[in-house]
Amino acid sequence: MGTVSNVLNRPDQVSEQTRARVQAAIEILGYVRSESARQLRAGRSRMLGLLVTDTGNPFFAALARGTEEAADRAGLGVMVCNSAESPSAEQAYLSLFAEQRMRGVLLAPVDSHGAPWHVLSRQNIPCVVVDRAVGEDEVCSVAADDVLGGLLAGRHLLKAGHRRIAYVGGPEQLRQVRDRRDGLLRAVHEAGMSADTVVDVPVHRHDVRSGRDAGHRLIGLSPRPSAVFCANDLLALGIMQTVFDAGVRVPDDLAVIGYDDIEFAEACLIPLTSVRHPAAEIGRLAAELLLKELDPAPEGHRHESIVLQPELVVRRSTVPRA
Amino acid sequence: MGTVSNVLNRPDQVSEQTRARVQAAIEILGYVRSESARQLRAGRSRMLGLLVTDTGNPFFAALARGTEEAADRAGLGVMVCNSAESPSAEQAYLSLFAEQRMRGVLLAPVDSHGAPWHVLSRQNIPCVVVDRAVGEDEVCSVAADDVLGGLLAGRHLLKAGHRRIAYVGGPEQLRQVRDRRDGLLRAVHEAGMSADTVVDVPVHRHDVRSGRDAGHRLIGLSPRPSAVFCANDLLALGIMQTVFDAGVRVPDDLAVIGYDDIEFAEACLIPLTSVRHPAAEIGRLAAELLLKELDPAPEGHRHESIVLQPELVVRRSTVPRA
DNA sequence: CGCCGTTGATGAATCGTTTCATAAGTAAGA
DNA sequence: TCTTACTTATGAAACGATTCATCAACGGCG
Repeated sequence: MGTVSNVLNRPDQVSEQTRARVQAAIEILGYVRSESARQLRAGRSRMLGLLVTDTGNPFFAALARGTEEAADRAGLGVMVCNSAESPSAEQAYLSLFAEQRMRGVLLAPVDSHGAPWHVLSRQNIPCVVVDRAVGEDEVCSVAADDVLGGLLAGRHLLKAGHRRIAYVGGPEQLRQVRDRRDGLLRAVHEAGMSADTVVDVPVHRHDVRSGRDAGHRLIGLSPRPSAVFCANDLLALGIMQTVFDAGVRVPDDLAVIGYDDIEFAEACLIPLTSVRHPAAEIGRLAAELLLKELDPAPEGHRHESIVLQPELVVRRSTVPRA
Repeated sequence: MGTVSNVLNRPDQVSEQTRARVQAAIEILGYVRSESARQLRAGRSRMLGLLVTDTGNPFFAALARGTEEAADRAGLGVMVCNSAESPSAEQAYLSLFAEQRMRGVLLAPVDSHGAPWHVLSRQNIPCVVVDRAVGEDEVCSVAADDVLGGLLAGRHLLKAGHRRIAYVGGPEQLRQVRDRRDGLLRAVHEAGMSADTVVDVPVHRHDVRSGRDAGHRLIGLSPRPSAVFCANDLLALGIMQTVFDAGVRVPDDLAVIGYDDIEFAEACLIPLTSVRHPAAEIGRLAAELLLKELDPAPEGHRHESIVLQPELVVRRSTVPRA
């Protein structure tokens, strides 16, 4: 009935008496309006989709919080999904988002190949890429300068006198992983050293378990690097557990530096030097970019790429006691 | 068109030729079916709601993973929301779930008062309470035996000779917080000691920040307890950071024991003794209970309460070096 | 007394999918 | 050849909220 709809959505357009009568009926019947019917009528939902590669990573948890706050302010809900670094899961979730006619999507892509958001553009669902820089041609993005982050980490280690540095990071395709490594290499060149100062220790995933695995391989290297730079903090934590068990002292025998500066970096075995990556802010800015794209003109929108600056946070894991 | 629906949902009931024709049309038009229309027709969605008190807590992240796996196996999606320990946010999200006609809801209640799931029962949305024991009268639940957990922690500390033990935990209303404390008290009684062996250090939230705050108060106590039992690991991490900065040695000056055994307990400053709380299994079992309640008979379902056993994991934070 | 403007209530149409009853077409058996 | 059984395709109705055009009621004013 049209009047009920008015009571709920435009209470001022309806007389005091009718409103009271309708409200009473709603109470008695325990009526709860159906969001699917509203959505069907409206043609789009009141939700944003957020697809990250690892919900277990505190970095993404913080990013999600930033997104949720911004979305909440706009009266939108957020649905957080986990692609678990699997491209097929990523496609499945993006299709899900398309079927749900999400108002917009925030995506941390699994790899840098292709344009996984194409499923969304068919439905005119705007997409903002988070935590990965991409060109401005197709989508907006919010990321941090990963080359700079790698550079900061590299300079820090080189200044401390390290001459053989391991880099622990995931598959080459990930722009992020490449960029951090590139930053490290740039620092090496700055210092006038050769590129083989850097030893790669590849991993497939970016969690603590993979870190432990990498730790074992790292210990076996000969000559063993005196420092290790990890593509994220979880890897660093895993490495520290392993090398600690093997009797390798951090930072004396091995300096360790992580990336992201998650909450637990400060509390860990040896407080971890890390590159602070502003997670919540990335989430918040990305949501705001998305809202801006939604808001006024469907057309006449120019895609933006925001790049934030990372910051080195020095702790015990790279600084021997005086 | 009915035929299209058949092609998508019952491809075997339609001739090879028509199917190909329809599929081709779908490709060309870039058709994506509307989930809201499906839901409207079906009267219910294909989603489970999961409402936790802190998405930043790795314990709940693990619980969510368990839930997602089980739900995925049943072809259902999961929407994870964060009540942030706020009763009003909890009600808001439960109303949202009701409006979305969620297939079922998993709820970690903010406190033990009332029955927040009543909003759901009006819509016949089944609810399973996770990580909090409740009576079997109204809903199913999956929890761990928190009294036993507290007892294990208490025995461990008392056996090590501690005679003054701080308990750091949130508001009294939380059954969980009470139970863990009760377990501790039971251990104290077992040992033939008086109840004032236990000193309460109350906190409002269960995160690292509150832990740091509690740490400051703990240091100020006189006489200072020689051991502290925390209602969760995040509190313990916060406390360890604070007391470490203040020059208090763990475990020599202060033994610390946490609860949940999150991934980071093992990797932290001083590896943390904790009570293992099977997060992923709670999430999985709860989802399975929910699916069972959904499956066959809307009526004739008897609510179940599953209680899992916690397990003490001893690490350095309570064991001085030999 | 009649006309007009305003305010508030009503009901039909719509969104896109599924379901169900019916129709059309085909093959087999009497 | 006609009926029967069976397969496959078609079209209408329904889900529930919203929107919009229409309508009724009422007060003011000429």
